[in-house]
Amino acid sequence: MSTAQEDLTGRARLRDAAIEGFAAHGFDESLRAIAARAGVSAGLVRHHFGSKEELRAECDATVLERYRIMKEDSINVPATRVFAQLPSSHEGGLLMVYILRSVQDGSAAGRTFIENMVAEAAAFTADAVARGLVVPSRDEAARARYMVQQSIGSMLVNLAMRPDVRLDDFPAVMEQYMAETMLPTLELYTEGVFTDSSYLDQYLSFRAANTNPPAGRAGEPLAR
Amino acid sequence: MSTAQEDLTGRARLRDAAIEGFAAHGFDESLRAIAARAGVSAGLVRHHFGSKEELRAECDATVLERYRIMKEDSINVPATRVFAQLPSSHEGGLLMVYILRSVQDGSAAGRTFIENMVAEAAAFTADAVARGLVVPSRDEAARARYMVQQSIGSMLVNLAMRPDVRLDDFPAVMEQYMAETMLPTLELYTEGVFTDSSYLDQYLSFRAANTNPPAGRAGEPLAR
DNA sequence: CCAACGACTATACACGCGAGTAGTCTGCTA
DNA sequence: TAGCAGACTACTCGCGTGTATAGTCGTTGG
Repeated sequence: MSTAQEDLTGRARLRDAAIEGFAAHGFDESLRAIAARAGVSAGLVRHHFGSKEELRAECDATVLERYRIMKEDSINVPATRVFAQLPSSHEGGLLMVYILRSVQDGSAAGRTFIENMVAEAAAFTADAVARGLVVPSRDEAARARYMVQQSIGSMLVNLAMRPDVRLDDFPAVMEQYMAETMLPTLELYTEGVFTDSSYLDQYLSFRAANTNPPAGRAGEPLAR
Repeated sequence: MSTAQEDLTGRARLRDAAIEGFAAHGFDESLRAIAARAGVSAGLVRHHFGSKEELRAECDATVLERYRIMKEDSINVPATRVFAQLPSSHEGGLLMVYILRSVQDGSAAGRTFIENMVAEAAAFTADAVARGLVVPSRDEAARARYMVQQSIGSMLVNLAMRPDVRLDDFPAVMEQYMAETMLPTLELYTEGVFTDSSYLDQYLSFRAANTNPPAGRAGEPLAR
């Protein structure tokens, strides 16, 4: 958003074109391709940003900020479920893919995003546990991290397995993904997969036996 | 393995070096870096394989075959849990990372591997359900695919978030990952996260109402 | 013994990349 | 109206890449 005046300039168009290009084809997208998408010369990137790295840094910051805004706009949506709402719009889908690319790429922006998600998930889960909607965990922090990794990772694999990402119909792709995974997700979250707790009990007793000071209490998390 | 005689040749060393290089630094690893790792000249790649693409194809086939062998060697291990056993050895960890890189890269090998895993998970789950160890799902195929995507995706995110992959101590990294995720996994699989089935019930009734011919039966999977 | 073959190296080529330079055009301001 | 600052382009450079060619060395079979 920011000033509408600024958004007409080549700088903003270049930035947006870079976000689209990075999301569509990954961060190996060349400056020339980005410039062509923006309808300007490649040298303009240097003029405005200095280097590809700084261009990307601005894209990262922009996407993270827009994600934050979009998240705040749709308040009271579970952190783990934000992704179910996000890609409904073209803008949301674009942010979504960009973020997934960042995680796939292993960049700092990806790490930042994951950490944000983990913090959100932890806060939301704590509230849900307090309200009696979610069962408590023996290690809430580990569960929040684990569930974020699974959610993001699942979408990432699904994205990576598609030969080409059509940014246009990404909402449709996302909708299909949701249709495929909603039932297994709800089943797993509601009913689990094991019929009894023998596996969990085994692990808990094993872990209790191997804790450095076997102080008896089993609910203590392992060292991180 | 194969013939020990063949494994002494530069071709095999080149292939193994490529597998290591691809696993450690991704498939952008240059031919010169691979050749240096193998202790040979870069031109030898062309002499033996013709092109980088064909070298990678042979790496893919080799890794998939070695994975298959390693899997058959450790029989009666749950398909979804194979990964808990795999990276205990250096060889297993190497295969593991290579496969994750393939998925991350979106290559055909990655797709093949995912499909293999899905088929294995489906077969294993069917058996476990029949033996009363695992609760049945309303869509077994969707659950198998979902759980594989989650398991692989979770490890992929974990891998991507690490700045550098030290192949040497990958078993240690993997062990740490397991230590972090084992408890949340078992908790989720045993106890779920929701305290009641209202979310699932809502979705089921919603889906039943929106099925093309509302034939009453709710357990039918959606169109894939 | 020697000729032929295959493993292997050194060097070169063409290409695409990010980055750098010089210069043009445009719009605002004094 | 003069001039100046900034947006923008065309062109160039060095580098690393995959690929291609020519040639060397050791081994092996007739």
